[in-house]
Amino acid sequence: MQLSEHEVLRRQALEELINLGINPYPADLFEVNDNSVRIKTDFEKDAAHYEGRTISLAGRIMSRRDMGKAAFVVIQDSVGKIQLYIKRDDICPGEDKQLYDVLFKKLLDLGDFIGVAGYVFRTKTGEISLHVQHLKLLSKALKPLPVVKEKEGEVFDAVSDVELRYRQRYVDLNINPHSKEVFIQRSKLVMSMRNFLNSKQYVEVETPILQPLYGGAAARPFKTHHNTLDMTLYLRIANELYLKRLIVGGFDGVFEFAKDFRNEGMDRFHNPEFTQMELYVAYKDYYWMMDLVEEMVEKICIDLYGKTEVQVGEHIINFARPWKRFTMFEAIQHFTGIDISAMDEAALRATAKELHVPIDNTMGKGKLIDEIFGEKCEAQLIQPTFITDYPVEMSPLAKKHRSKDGLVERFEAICNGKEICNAFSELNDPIDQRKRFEEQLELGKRGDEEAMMLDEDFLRALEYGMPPTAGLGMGIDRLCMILTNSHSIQDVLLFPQMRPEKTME
RNA sequence: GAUUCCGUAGCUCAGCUGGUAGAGCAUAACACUUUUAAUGUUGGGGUCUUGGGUUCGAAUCCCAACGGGAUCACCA
Repeated sequence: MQLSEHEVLRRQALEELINLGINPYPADLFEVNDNSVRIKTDFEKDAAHYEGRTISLAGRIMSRRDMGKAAFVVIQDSVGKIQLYIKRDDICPGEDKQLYDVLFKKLLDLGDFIGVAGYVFRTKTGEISLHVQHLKLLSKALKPLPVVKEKEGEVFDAVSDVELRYRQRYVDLNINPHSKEVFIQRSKLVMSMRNFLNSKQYVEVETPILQPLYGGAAARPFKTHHNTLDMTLYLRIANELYLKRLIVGGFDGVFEFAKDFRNEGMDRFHNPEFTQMELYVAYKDYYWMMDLVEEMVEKICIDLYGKTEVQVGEHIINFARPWKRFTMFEAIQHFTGIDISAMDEAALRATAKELHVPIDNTMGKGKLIDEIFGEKCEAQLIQPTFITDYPVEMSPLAKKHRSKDGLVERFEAICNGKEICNAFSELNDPIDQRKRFEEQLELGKRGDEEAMMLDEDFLRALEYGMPPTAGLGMGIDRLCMILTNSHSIQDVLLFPQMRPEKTME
């Protein structure tokens, strides 16, 4: 591998360090007793508190301004940056000035980790800084980080190459504070949701990722093989059928933050592996679940931002309860002016054509309705909105509507023109469920690659009896995109799927 | 999978209708003991993603491959 000029120089520095008896990767612990952000806020509030105290910090050198026998260095720790003032005669009080003249001036580079100890003070220009009295190299960096400069909030030479940001996330996180912030928010989002569900006494569980039959959603799976059992296994596309088995088993409420895998196209809303939170609660229905979703998402938003509104692109989205609720028919009527609720297949087909909705002859009644909704309504729903009562054909795991023929008790929450969750009153009639699976098998035979498989064990479980249950699947990545105003799913995934890099030899 | 745009130094970018590569930062050397996009002086650094083609001559024009973005299709 061809080394760049920078890399050659850093390797030379590494050797010189070793020759000087300085371990560039020391094993002994460097004790840290504060961090960059806390120092700045605390010193601002109460400078006297820092009187006579020795503070030790560790971090990465991000910039340096060398001025002969003194220098200003900015280091970055996990929470932020702070300036150090390093004076030669302070870190080298005796005759031997090697630590400053050689180690600091010649052998330390941007990106190296150092540990420092000293006292906090304010410089002439007012910046709270650490006056360094002890300096130690903690880890040498052999590759240079891109240098991003900043003045009065304006950022210069920010890395704009998204490919580098996604492939080398470790670099991105170091040089792009916003990027790191997104992942901290994601962590808070998950924590907030988990706390909410825990507070309701639901049980967090783990179910198989490797499944002999994939089910619970309409999607193409990843297929793999188990050698010892000599059998085909699939990476789960959903965990729905396993969680419902647990409801059969007597849990009142179970949930799982699940990585699911779908072998389909990739774009700014889709990654082959993604995260869903699925929740099933016994003795509840989809109306109840709508209330819970509103309550949960509103709470998450407040936990993250202290308010219910977030800026998403050009819109301000408000998650305050209650959210708007439309049946699918009402939504279509609202956005097209056409009432399709009583239409038969032929009339629907004619309406779709009239509305310039692309359709084909294989589409049945349910699919036609779904297409019209998808084309004419979904993108226009910016504020969080529940769409309810879907055609039965699209929802083989949902319970038939208590009063509306041909529909199921299902809702999706749409926000910023995209689905963020999907829920239903779960189908718990084993006879009906078998029929629905059989219809799926028919679709599969006709070439629908996303048709569901018939899961005999799941049916057996239902035959033992499942209480009435409300179920929910919530796209964590999608929700995170909205709550962090991220344009692409890749911005909320630490390591989004990428094609292999050319060669790295 | 389709359409379209992009690929020049470690990073951010110039490079016109083809004439043999440029800046800022970073880096190296020297100076500077309160600077902050530090500063001053002087250097080094590029198979212009890869492979073909057109041409006397290609970073530039054409074709293909690879990688990335956007839009569309499938989907969450």
